Amino acid sequence: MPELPEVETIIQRLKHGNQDQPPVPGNIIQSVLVTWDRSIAEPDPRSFQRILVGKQIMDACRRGKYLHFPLDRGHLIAHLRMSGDMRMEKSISSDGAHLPPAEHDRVILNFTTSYRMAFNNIRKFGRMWYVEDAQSVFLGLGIEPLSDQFTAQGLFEILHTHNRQIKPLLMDQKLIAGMGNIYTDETLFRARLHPLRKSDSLSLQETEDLYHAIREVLNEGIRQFGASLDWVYRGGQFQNTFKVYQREGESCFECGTAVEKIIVGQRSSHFCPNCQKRQ
DNA sequence: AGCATTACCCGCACGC
DNA sequence: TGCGTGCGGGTAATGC
Repeated sequence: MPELPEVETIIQRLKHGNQDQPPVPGNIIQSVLVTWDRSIAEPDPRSFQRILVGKQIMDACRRGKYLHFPLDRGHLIAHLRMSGDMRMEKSISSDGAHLPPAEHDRVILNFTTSYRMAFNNIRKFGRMWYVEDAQSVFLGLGIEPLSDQFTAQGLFEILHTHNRQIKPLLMDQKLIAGMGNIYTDETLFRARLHPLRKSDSLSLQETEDLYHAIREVLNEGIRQFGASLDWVYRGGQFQNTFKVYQREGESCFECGTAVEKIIVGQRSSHFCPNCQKRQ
């Protein structure tokens, strides 16, 4: 479940907890289980396991699509890539038995309490880091699109310092951090922009429309707790709000034209050919 | 030369 | 049963 709104949903749940689970911050790591070595990006898996023992998790934050856990020393960082979840859960059953990892759990942090945090990653593309300096992982990441620092003027700068197809540009994490395939398609529909429009061809007015579309779509995604698709269900509802994504051949809600699907930058792209003219 | 774009890769589950 | 597809991103090759 991996674009900005989904990661934000996961982080909020981990940070604040709920009726079923306590917050993650405050917990101290007692032991670490790694069931798929390549899930550990840095350092090597054995060092990762050893170094984390005794570390206390101080907070749970998001940066782009990364989950960021500042520790009392150093930082634990995770990226889910194409699938997965981070769960806080009981590690011991009511009869005192230690619970085995769930299917596709790649890394498990056992806390000194009876809880654990599990990095679940079906497709094994996700990665975790332990680093002294979080910037070593986040270096080069683009601006947070929901931050006050992100402005329409700033977006205009980004668009006009490149001559690229608008869709891959919006998904470039080095420029804007957090947009993925779904939210970009939905954003471009709201802004009435064709995914192949060249970035530096956008007028100031089009840029402002795009700016507001980005913020509205991401905020709506967060409000709906993300989107749930196929077997990667997470309880989000944004999929019910899709205007174009996965609606190929269906009628545009605005004009009735059939939604089209094309490949842009190796990714499927859905748009209304009438509402989003290439010009 | 320096961008932008395309190709390929990485595990797995699912639908047709 | 087999094949195409995919809420991502890194690297390498190719194109302009």
